[in-house]
Amino acid sequence: MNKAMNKNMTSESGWRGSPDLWLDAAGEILLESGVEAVKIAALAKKLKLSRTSFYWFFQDREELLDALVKKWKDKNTGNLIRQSQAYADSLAEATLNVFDCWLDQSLFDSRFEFAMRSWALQSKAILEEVQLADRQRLEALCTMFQRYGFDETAADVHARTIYLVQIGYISMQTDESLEVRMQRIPEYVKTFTGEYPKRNELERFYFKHRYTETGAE
Amino acid sequence: MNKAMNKNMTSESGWRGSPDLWLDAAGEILLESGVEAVKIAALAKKLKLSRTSFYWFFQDREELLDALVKKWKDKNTGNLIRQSQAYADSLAEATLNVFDCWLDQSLFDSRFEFAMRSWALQSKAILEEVQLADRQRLEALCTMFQRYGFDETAADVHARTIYLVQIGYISMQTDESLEVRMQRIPEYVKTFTGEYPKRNELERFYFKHRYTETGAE
DNA sequence: CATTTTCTTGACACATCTGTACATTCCACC
DNA sequence: GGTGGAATGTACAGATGTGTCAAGAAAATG
Repeated sequence: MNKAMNKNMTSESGWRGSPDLWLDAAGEILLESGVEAVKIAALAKKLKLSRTSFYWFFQDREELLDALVKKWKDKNTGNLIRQSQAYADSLAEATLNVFDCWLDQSLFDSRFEFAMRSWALQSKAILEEVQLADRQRLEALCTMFQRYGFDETAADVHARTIYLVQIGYISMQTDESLEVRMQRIPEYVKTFTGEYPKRNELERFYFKHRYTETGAE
Repeated sequence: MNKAMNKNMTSESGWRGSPDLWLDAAGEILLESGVEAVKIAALAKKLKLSRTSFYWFFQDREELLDALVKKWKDKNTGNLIRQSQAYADSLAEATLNVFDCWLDQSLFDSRFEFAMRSWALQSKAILEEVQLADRQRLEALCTMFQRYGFDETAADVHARTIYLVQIGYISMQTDESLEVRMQRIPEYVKTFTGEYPKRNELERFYFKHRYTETGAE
């Protein structure tokens, strides 16, 4: 009965609470500690609100979790596919476009990604969502390689390598500095595509991610 | 007070229950559904024993979980390091030795691995265990590449690639046929090491994993 | 076969989380 | 400044989980 509402209420609209407030809090907890930790009491504490207040905005916990899944799909899968289709002069540049995702939190959230995969262990429905996402992303990457002359099987192996290494990184939950990651970039591009990025491509990439080379020329 | 015991009791010793019985059941549930699902009631149901009977063998749930972690360390990290040190005539063969882990459940349990990584999201202590394992394994792989003439940085990148692709696969929870996986093997060896495996090396590998080529010669 | 040791069980105490009912407060508007 | 609905809070009911206890059953032992 209290479902429909003008959802123009962000954090600071009419009053204290709002659906987005709860959703954001839920997101944070999910990333930090997994689905099981997304408990309404915990969110309330975080927001300094009463626990039951939650139920004004959401039917139940389920509805909140659904919203979380949608958020993940829109962001991670959406942007990864978009980046794989971005304009590029060369395969190396196309690969760097994909790498944007791994370096820009606003394009692809690694922790969110990992949290979803962990969640998939507990829920068949989520597992299916994740596997669907994997298929869609791999297909987009495969298409990208094919655009640069790879035959289907070669494109498939290369798509897998580039994607799996990243998923592996995510799964390792390493927290490396921009410095360290940037230094490995050219080598990875070479490994994944067979060619090193050109100087100007690399510089464009560095600039985009606000990285300035320190050591060697 | 009832702690010390002659641990010569396997599944079928004197009576119905035993530490290993509970531990194995816990393992299964962990792989299927994650730590949160490792509930004593669930195990009891699986074993058709009373829930409280558990407490005769284990102090509490904590002690059971600790045993689970030990099991994982011994198996996965232990064998991976062992395989990276196994005898090999060439880098390609050494790489195939490592691949043994990915194909032989008794050497390396992928689902266990994934379950641990998911668990790490919820527990700082487990996260540290997993990251320690990652360091140890990467170091072993790095040493392997160095044994075949790679300098330190090159060895590091190659070790990472071989390891991360596998962790990525695990994280994707794909369930591919032996057929499909075997067909990709030579290509992956080439990608990871720069050289294709020799014919005899490949055949030794195929035989070891009970795979007989079907299609091409 | 009686006793001891090993294991099993049901009843209980206690904690935590979810969701509902209902009273209350806060703001917008007239 | 009173009224109504949006938002919050308190109290409660129910489900589920952990762990303790003491009574008892099943092997092992002499």
